[in-house]
Amino acid sequence: MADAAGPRQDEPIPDATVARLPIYLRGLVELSDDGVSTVSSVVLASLAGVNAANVRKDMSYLHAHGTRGVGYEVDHLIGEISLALGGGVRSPVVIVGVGNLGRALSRYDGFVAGGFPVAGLVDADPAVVGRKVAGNIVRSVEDLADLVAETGCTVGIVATPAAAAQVAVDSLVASGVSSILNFAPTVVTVPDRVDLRQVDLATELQILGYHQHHRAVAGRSDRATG
Amino acid sequence: MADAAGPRQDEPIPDATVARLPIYLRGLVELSDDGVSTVSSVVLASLAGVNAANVRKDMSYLHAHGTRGVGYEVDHLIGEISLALGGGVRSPVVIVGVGNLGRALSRYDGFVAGGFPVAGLVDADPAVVGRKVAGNIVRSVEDLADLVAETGCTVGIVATPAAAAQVAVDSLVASGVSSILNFAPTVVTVPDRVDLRQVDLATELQILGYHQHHRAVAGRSDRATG
DNA sequence: GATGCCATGTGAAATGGTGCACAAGCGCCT
DNA sequence: AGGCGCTTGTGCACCATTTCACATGGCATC
Repeated sequence: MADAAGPRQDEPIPDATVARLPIYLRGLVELSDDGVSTVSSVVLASLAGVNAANVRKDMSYLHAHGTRGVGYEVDHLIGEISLALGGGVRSPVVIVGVGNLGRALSRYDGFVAGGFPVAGLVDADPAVVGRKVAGNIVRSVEDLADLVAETGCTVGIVATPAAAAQVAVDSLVASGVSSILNFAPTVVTVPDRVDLRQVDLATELQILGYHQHHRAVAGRSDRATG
Repeated sequence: MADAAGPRQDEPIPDATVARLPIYLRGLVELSDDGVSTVSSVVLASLAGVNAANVRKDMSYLHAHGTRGVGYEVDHLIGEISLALGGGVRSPVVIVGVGNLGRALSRYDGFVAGGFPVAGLVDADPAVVGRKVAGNIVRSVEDLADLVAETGCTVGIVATPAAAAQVAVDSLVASGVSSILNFAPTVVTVPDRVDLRQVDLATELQILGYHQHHRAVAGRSDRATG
């Protein structure tokens, strides 16, 4: 009986798998909306752009078993993945930094749809504090701890300039937030108990730039040697 | 003498290394601004948040040798990394989709600073076409090929809703763009010759959600078993 | 000029992830 | 009831990446 509820989530799921779960989930929800009730690993793989064996292995980590000869039950998979990805709990987020990016993020539908409603916005600039953005009044960064406490936020999004990012992160950590998504183009540090992910827009372009440049150089070299 | 210019870029740099180069570059530029002329792998590693041996191996892929007992020359490293990341060539980008996110991206300083000036914006919505956003007149998505040809864009950014993303990507590919950064929350496909990177904001939060949930479950289980 | 210190550069082991290939199992059709 | 075709679940080998550990070699000091 302790068995029934307990050991499901105990074994950790590999990071690479976790990163794919939201992709699977999107594809599955789409299938469900289309009235599809069953899906094979091959189909789900093509929807997610990965290998079919990879899908099967990922599902085995979730203990989301399918039926041999048939496939996986779509709704069941949706349930299992949702459960793994936070148990369907809606985690409100607070956005620090209401510049261009912060405003865009506060209006981004995908957050709400994904179970992460924006509970509040804060900024350090007094000129911005008090203004209403996407239905939220911007509050002072000094109210951050209060805001987090009031709304029960556990996730913080940092959309400040690079120079302010570490301070923003520290404030979030001090306020009790345990997960942080950092959009500022700088390396920030957090205590071990806090989970940090970095999204770096300029970096992504630079990586693309490398491949472009490298293709060009390789092409030239091909012509030279071939 | 053919040796001097040629074979530097021939051996491919591992993807994991390429992904770190922009991070190193940021740290190095900061050091250079502070008047620091020499840096050890240990210091650079702490700036980038990685292991020092990793830094040294990464630099060896670039043939950016340091001096034993001393470290690496900051300006030299900046030059080598910039060279690897596209040779200092400025690649203008075109943004498809001028919604909340597209507008924010078009105003994002980091792109210009990183050598990726926004050369144009396009949208499918006639209500948006013709409006001026961040100094650019929004043009129709039908003009995309012309715009790419005029400006010599090689990079496209997709900031459309999910439903329009594949069409946007196809248009970019048809227009001759060879690198695409997709912000739409959906899996898109491109020909092999085109390089695609996916940035998925909601997915990032869901990954954070997994870890948060998992920590909570592990904590409960700790109390139960310990 | 020799010696000691220090940081690089790299071989090799450990780690983590991917994909193949195949056995096992389920349902359908005869 | 039996056989067949389809799909899951997984052992295994391969590959990329990380990390350790140490030999190598330059610089400064004496």
